[in-house]
Amino acid sequence: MNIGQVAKRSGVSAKTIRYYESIGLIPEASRTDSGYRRYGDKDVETLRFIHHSRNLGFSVKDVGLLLDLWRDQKRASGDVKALALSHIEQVDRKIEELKKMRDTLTHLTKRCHGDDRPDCPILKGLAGEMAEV
Amino acid sequence: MNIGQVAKRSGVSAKTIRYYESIGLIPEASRTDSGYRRYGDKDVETLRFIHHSRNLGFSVKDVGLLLDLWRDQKRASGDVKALALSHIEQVDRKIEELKKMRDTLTHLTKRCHGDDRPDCPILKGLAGEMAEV
DNA sequence: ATAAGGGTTCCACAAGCTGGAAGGTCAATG
DNA sequence: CATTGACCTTCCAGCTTGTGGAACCCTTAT
Repeated sequence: MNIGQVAKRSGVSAKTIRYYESIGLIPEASRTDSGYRRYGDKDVETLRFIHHSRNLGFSVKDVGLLLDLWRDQKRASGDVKALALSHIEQVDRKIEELKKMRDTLTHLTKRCHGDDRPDCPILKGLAGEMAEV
Repeated sequence: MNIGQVAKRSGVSAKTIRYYESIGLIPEASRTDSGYRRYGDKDVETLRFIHHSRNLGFSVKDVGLLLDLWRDQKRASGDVKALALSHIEQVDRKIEELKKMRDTLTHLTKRCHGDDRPDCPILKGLAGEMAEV
C-alpha cells in the first residue's frame, strides 16, 4: 500500500503520517525501489489506534506510551488505566475552566443591551476588576 | 514606570508585554535615554484589559478587536456583544467536545480492571472501531 | 569598585500539524 | 512514444502564544 491508501484507511492524512514518522511516533516505513513508502495492514491498525487516541485528546507523547503498552503483550492493564485516569482528570479540569469562562462571559453579555449605543458592560467588565463582574 | 512594575501591576509578565508590543497588540512604548521602556497608568489599564480578555479565552486577535472597540467611544455595544456571543458559542462547542471525550474515556476505564494482568479494554477500545466502544 | 537586580536584544523551542514549492514516478491515454 | 494527471518525494515556512536562555547594558546600594 502507498501512503495515500493507508491514509484513507486509517483516517490519518499522508502529511501527518510522514510527520509521525519524522518524530519517531511510528517506525520508518520500508521503501520501494523508487523511494515510495510501503505499508501493510498492521500499519493501518497502528495508525487507527493513534487516530482514536488523538481524538480522545491524548498528547502525541502519551500516544507513544500507549503504543508501547499496546505492543507489549505482558504489560499490566493498571499502567494503561493510570494513564487514562490521569488524562480524564486533565480533561475534567479543562472543562471546569471553560465553564467558568463561559459563565463569566454569559453574565457580561446578558448585561449588555447590544444595540448601537456605546455603553457596554462587557468592555467595562474587561477593563475593571474582574472580581466585580 | 519600568516594564517590571507594569508587569506586576497588570498581571502580564515583562516578557509577554514585550511580545505583545512586537506583534503590534500594544503600541511601542516610549524609551528613556538609556533605552528602557517607560509606561504610565493608562498602560497598566490596557494590559489589565488584555489580561482579563485572555483569561476569558479570547484569542490575541480578538483581543485586538476588543481593544479597538474599547478605545472607540462611539462604538456600538452590539459589535462587542456579537464578538462575545460568538466566542461563547466556541467555548460551548469546546466544552461539548471535551465532555464526549471524557465520557468515552470514562466508559473505557470503567471496563478496565486495572491490575497487573495484561488484558485491557482501554487498549482494545483504542485499537478497534471506536463505534463499538 | 563591585554586586545585585533591573533592563535590552535576539534566537530557539514548545505542540501538532498544514501548506506549498520543486521535482520524481506510475498508469493510462492519444 | 509522448504526454497527462494523480501520486509520491523532500524541505522549508507558518500557525498560536508565549517562555527560556544567552550575552550584554543600566541603576543603585554598599
